[in-house]
Amino acid sequence: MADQDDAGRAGAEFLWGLRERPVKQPRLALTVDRIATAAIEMADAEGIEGVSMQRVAASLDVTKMALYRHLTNKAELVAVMIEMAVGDPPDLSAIEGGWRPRIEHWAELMRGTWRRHPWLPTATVGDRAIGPREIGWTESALSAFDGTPLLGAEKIDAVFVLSGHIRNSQVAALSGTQPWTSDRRTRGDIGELMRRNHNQFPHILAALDDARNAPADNSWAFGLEQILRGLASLIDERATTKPLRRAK
Amino acid sequence: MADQDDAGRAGAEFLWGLRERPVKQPRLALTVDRIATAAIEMADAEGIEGVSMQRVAASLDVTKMALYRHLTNKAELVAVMIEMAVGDPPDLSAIEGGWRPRIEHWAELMRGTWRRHPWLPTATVGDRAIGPREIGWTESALSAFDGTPLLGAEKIDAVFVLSGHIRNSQVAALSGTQPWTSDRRTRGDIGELMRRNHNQFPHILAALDDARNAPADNSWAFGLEQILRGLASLIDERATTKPLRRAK
DNA sequence: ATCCAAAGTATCCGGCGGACACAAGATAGC
DNA sequence: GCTATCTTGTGTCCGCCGGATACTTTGGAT
Repeated sequence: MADQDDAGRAGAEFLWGLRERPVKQPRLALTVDRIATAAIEMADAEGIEGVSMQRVAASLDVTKMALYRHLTNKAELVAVMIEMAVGDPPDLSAIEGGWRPRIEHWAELMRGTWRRHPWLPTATVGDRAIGPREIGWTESALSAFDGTPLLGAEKIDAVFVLSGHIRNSQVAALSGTQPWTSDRRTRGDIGELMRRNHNQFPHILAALDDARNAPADNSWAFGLEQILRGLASLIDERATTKPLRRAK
Repeated sequence: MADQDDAGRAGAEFLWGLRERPVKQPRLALTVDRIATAAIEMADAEGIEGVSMQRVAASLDVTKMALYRHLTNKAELVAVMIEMAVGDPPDLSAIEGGWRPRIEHWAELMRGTWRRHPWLPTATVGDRAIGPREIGWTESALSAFDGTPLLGAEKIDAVFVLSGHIRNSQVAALSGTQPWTSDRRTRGDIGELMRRNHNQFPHILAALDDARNAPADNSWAFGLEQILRGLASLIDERATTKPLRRAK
């Protein structure tokens, strides 16, 4: 940072043991990748709202305006973060057993990724640029339905509802939304308030009571199961000439 | 606003035609309701990110700090906005025909509300306070499953996946997420980019091609249908002693 | 008429995204 | 080897944000 005006002084200080190593440690170059990596690390740890240009820059020992040499604005940083965080989409072609194991595998992988980066649901709302890897996940999911009798639009809609369930499970996990399905602390608070007005919420309280001994948080698996059941029913209906008794 | 120290002067100015009407137009009192109503109007028109304390205050002809006499902070304003925007939950008890028409009715009402206030998905992420009317919508949905053999936890999870689909449809509608399902403009842009790398996205392009003559945006109805099919299948399975051939 | 609590205002703060002008270091041409 | 240019990072400034604090105004109750 300063190595010219104190060139002479630096030598003296070094000789007299005032400094152990020459100042000029290489200082790796600033790149979009390094910036985004630092920002992702910050977002993973503190949430996306804690990520500001200033703080990212500081974590890289650089002024905030230096970032603008590599990114045109903050939206672009977020877009790059997303693209980097979602990672490369999986190849499902090796998975045997038809569409269901394939899409289940895909869903678990995607859920894992989103859980590793809990800020993704927040960052992916609103109008924004979408990168090729993100699209690649959709491509990957569509491939799971190869060989099914679903129409193109139906495959897309199926992937949509599945992605939505993943996003939504993550939204619920990091928030007070649907708190009774997530953590005990919040559940206690809201539960208390509901119990105080118990006559207003009889069904919720009855359901919670009934659920007391159920597995802690099954909403992810339950929702996934129902969506896949629905798809299975549609696919079967399409596949057989004489349709199954249609689900009422 | 000022009517004591310039009482005499005011009369003179009025007599001499310097002021057309007495200053003291009633100036309706500031209330939480008026504030939230103004903020909702702004959010509906410009999105939640356009809502700032300053702008809300200005639209009420008041300084921003006046709002803090009625609300402790912005999060509270947003919470009140949400509670007001979602409105009173519906009473489904009059709907005949079992759980399915009831929950379908509920879903359409909820979707309508969320469409009228497109900022709701954005405002309802993250840890936050939840009000009684919002909970009331869950209560209402749960009542739709009265008489079904679902367990309490399952009813809650069913409502969760349905709410999620509503939220997610709205997220998609206002954004570039899953753009091929929403508006033509974005679809054109992304479509162009995908076509340029057509070998990377064969399934998407094939599906879009196949979907060219399909109804414009069916993702809401399709997802809802699959979820309900899944639930129907589970309910039937529970209801009959000899289980149906289980969906593969 | 006076006092007082409630409601609204004025001013200030740190942090935000970002525009713009500038400085220093690398690099290329001669 | 010297100089001009181009790249990369810096310093300063702006308007807007949410919010703390101290103030003035105002409408009633006494």
